Amino acid sequence: MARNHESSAQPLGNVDRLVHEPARLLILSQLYVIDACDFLFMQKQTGLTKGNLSSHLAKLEDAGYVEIIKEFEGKRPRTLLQLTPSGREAFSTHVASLRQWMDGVPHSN
Amino acid sequence: MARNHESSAQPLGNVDRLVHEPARLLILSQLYVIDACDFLFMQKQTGLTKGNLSSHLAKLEDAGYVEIIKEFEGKRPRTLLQLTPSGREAFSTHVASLRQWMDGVPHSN
DNA sequence: ACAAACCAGTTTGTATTGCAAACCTTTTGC
DNA sequence: GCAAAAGGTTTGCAATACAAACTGGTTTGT
Repeated sequence: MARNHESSAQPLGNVDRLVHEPARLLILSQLYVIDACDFLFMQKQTGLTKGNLSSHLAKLEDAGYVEIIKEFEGKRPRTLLQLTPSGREAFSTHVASLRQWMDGVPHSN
Repeated sequence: MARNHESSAQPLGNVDRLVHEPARLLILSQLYVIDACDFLFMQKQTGLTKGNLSSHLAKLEDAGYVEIIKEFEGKRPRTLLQLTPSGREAFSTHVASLRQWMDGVPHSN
């Protein structure tokens, strides 16, 4: 066991940090609804810089959460992004546990 | 401007990373409800190691989000943790924007 | 009375990140 | 033909997050 006390098994203790990162939450939530888009569209939606977006995508790809499809649109390269089933599940699981956690947090309105 | 495209002003783009970190979300959410407790109780609740908890608390203290009160319980030292008004607000704001963001994410049940 | 074990944390070291600036390759404007 | 732009990727660095090692004191065992 990695912890030296018994924890009360908070849902947040086990979050997938790969998904939890705000930039990636943004990316995944876009793909979750639109299912596929290209690099530039994603950049506009998220407001990330190219470099930043590029490396987050690489991470998501390594994790098997998004598929990065490179094709040519006429003569210019184009990068298509698509959520994999595994990515869809990871995101949905994450959101579900966030929701669940938040149900335990009292509202302030 | 830091971004090179106009973003669609996603609520998640501006999250307070200090609050967003899972370990700290755990800590803050505990304090949000119970308002004050000691170090060991917090360790049990969160399941964090001492070192880890200690440094997260230091960060929260630096940010002015929690107050760390050291006192003696008889002969042994004791560390009391308490949410500051500013911490209460930061947490509640964060949760509110999470909630808002999640309202845009379709359910999967 | 002395040492070993324990308690309540803090500091340190390391490995991983998140980020933007610099870079690369192709393409378009003139 | 050549400069600027499009569409990304790689690099460099500052900021984490984490557990192991440490600190300063207290209690227990003998």
